[in-house]
Amino acid sequence: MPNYWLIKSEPFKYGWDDLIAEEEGVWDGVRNHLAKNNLKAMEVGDECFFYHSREGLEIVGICTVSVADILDPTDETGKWAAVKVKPKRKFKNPVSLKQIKAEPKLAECQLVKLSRLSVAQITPEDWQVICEMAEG
DNA sequence: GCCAACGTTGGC
DNA sequence: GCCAACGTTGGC
Repeated sequence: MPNYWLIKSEPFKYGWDDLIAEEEGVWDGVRNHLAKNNLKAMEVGDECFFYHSREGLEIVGICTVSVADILDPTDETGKWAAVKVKPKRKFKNPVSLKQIKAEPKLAECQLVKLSRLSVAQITPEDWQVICEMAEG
């Protein structure tokens, strides 16, 4: 069973459409230790919600980890990690932060609790709930 | 554009 | 090792 994650990106910097255009994107730029730990725990085949932060504020689709635990190419110190992801599918109905906050089942998830964390863990239960909101 | 939350840095 | 000051992120 794959692990589930949520990765944030600012759409004006690197959005879902950019990932589609590239077919495989390097997800880098993490400078937070908890986020880095999450990144390093990712394995090939894990699934990630792709969330648009600052603008949009919604989960727009699902991507799959294609390469795990590489060095962040934007980091000169070599201390930070990155992964490569491939788009899997776009949600029919993107799930907004508002909807997530309005759903009691999701009140404890890292996305809500730790709003500044750019790589969050998602439990299988929460994954299911969000998928149903997007596609159910 | 503002501000709250959080992480990091540096003086002591 | 504590904590105030500062910088950054991200929701509003």
